[in-house]
Amino acid sequence: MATEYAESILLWQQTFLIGGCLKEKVKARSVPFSKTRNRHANETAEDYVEAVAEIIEESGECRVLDLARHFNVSHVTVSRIVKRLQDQQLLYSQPYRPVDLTPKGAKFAKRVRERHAVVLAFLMALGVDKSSAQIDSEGIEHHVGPKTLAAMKRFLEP
Amino acid sequence: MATEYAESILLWQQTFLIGGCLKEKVKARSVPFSKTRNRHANETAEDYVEAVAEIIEESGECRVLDLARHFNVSHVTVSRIVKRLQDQQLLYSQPYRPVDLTPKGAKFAKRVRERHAVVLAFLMALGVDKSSAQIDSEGIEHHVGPKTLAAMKRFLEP
DNA sequence: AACAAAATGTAGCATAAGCTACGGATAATG
DNA sequence: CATTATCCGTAGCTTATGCTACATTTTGTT
Repeated sequence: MATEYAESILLWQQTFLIGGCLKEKVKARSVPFSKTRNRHANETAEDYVEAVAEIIEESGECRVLDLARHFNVSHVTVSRIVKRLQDQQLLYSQPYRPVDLTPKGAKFAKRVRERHAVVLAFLMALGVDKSSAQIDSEGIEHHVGPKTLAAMKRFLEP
Repeated sequence: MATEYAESILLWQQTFLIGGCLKEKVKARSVPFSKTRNRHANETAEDYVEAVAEIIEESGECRVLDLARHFNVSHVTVSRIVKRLQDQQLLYSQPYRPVDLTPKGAKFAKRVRERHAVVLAFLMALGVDKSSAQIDSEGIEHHVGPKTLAAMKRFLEP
């Protein structure tokens, strides 16, 4: 199934991104990274899981419209993506109900947020103004592998 | 036209990415950055223009199949993207002929390659091994704004 | 020149992410 | 409790990126 393949990529990515912290075994397909479409879908998963965690932390619950406003897209777009992330067992949602993280999603969100925080702090420590650092870190974070992340941490805590 | 809008976004991005080096005037639409689809299309433009420049430099000409092998996608995918970049006047191509950069594309490629080189050198200077730095820099480069780029340069040449 | 091989193009399908328009469900308010 | 406003789902369209299968053009060999 296509979904199964996407799932595989997702897990592969998770393992990559968070330095092998998740324990789930994944058969590494040889070429996932050259497939832009899947890579982008995965960045979306990271962004959404991160946003859900933040919004819940800030306001207690996360509605579809909160996400729509957060990403500046229509609620329809959010709806569809939430559905996919639910299939991937990262999010939990019921019709007309707030969105929540599954345990797997919460674990994923934790790592994504930590990595994001490191990248943001790193850029500011580099001398980038806060506003630029915030914008750039949101794009950069998805591409920071374990080695680069470790190097950023070393830079921050010498 | 949709094409016109995409063009506008492209130019907006160019201005952003290379720190306003291109002189072309662009009416800044208010929300382009939240529109993931256009942003991704633009990263693709950057990747392709960069690759075309490199391949021509290395082997004298750039065929569709060279790009297909470079990105590890089918020639069909390349074909369609080349067509779009030709519409955007970044590439020049004729049926069954090698692909070439337009003057606009060459200018764009120059900036993209310079930025990529800075990001790569920066990561290695940070202590990231070459292999990881190569992989990560290809993802990161698209999200490095002028301020971050300047900070990386300062780090490299104190 | 003819044939085979390689390169490219075209048709048609899938998935991801964007939208508007419309309808149904929930919540707030008189 | 009824009404209104807000929230959310569904239908259906678009563009971008992937694919396979097949057609066509160019190139290389005999």
